[in-house]
Amino acid sequence: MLTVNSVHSKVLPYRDVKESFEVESRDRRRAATLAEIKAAARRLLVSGGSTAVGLRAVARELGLTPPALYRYFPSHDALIGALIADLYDELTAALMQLQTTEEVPDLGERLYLLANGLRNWGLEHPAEFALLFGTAVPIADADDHDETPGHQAAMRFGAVFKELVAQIWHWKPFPYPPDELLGKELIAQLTEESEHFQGMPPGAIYLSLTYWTRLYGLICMEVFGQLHWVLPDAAAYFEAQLREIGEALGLDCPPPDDKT
Amino acid sequence: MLTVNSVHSKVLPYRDVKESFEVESRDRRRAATLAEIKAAARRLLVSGGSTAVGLRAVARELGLTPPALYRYFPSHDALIGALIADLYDELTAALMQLQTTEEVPDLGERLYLLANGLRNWGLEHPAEFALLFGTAVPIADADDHDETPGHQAAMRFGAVFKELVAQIWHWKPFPYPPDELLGKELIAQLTEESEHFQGMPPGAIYLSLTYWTRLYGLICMEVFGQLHWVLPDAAAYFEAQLREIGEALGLDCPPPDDKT
DNA sequence: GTTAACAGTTAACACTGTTCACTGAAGCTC
DNA sequence: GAGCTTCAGTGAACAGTGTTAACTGTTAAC
Repeated sequence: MLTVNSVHSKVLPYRDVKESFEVESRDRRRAATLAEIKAAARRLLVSGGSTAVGLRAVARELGLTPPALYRYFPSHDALIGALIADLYDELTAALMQLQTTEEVPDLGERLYLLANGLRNWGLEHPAEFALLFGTAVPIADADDHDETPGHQAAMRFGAVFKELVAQIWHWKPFPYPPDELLGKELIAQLTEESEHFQGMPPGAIYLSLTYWTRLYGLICMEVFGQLHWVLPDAAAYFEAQLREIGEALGLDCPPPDDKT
Repeated sequence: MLTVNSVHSKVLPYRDVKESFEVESRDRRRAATLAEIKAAARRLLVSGGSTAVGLRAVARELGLTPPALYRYFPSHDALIGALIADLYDELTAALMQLQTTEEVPDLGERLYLLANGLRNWGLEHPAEFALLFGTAVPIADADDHDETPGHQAAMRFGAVFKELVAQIWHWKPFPYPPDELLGKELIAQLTEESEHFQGMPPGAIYLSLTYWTRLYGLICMEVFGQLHWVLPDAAAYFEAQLREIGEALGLDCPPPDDKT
């Protein structure tokens, strides 16, 4: 792989030619190969789907023998676990950057950017998207809290939407359905979550949840091709849906472009 | 496996003890083992998830050697393909039976039963549900139309909802959003699908699609546990959502039970 | 300068899907 | 009923997988 990274080479009273070039501290070298491993794993993921990113395949990709990878990951599962965490963080960073680079003070427009950002990321990286959001393991080990790095990264990702919606609420409280329409049972459950939603009332949390649920389902169906049989290009449908759920949050959404 | 099925044993002038018992025509025996294979496959699916249903594991389950299964399926993929098709058909049958057994003339109530039926099936059979609806292969072989039995069974399944919604429309046409709200682009696409939706106008198709999209996303999220972190029990939320999208279709939904 | 830690290799194990040559019995035809 | 064909099923093998153990050197530390 020959990654001669002489940037951090310390200035030594040179002894021979070889050392003067590639002097890298051990843990720096370790971090480098660790990154290479994950890069190779991702390369395999995008080219051949999640099944293609195997331990041996990754090792082959960087000219190593399979057991060598066990110096970096305790198992194959741990490797893709780390890959998942990385992808979540990348997605989260991309979405947060989307909010800051384009200086839009209007929070509604920000949510619009966020939703479209997630959709675009999914469409541009279907293999990665499938790894993150496809079949989120219906394993029934509810006792040990999912404290895997992947799960934590997923929570950080979810927080992006959650916080923006809470901001919108505190900025311009939107009307929400009356309690008797949701039912006591649901109201009780949502009230319990109020502290995690920055003190929003249950009805408002319900609408936030609806936004997320619809957005999520919509994007999953489009990326996974389950919308294909009726809509070859779901862009316009997505736009309409986004407008619909945006208006439910009291955001004034612009009418369709019709740029045909 | 010793499945001595003497039901169909023809009455013969018996020759010896053995023959008088298990006389089964060859293709009848073949059909029997084929069913046993799929039964074993399903058993493995529910107990260990989709990864557990391997060729060798299935063979082991019924005391056969792995190559024997190749007399019944050309490959491992074909086996789970057949399993998928069977599960789709089972789900479809269960939903259709749900509509006929309970004699409900009201079409809106039928849709309610259907939606709840799908949800319950998913919650009761999470492994099967994951196999059918989780990560629907983002493979990009768009040229060869998916004519696999699994895909065809999926279409039959989808038709159940599609036809009922069309029935509802022709029974009591519901108000739909005006064209300028959806945009020319989307209207054009939906108009194209009108013939597949029994002549419904694009706006009505849009609402039908919205119903399906929301229902699908909702159930997937709940079954796959992605709703767990905010709602331990999503039943009340599902009920509220169902009421919401039911009203969008002009159906008068009953208020929440509040049976606490 | 000796010792310990560590990256990496080789060999092997148990497992997977798949193929090929083969056996034995069931079914069909003359 | 004899002879031939069909076909379910076996045994052995191949290429592939994740994983472990014992073993090399090289690198860092006391």
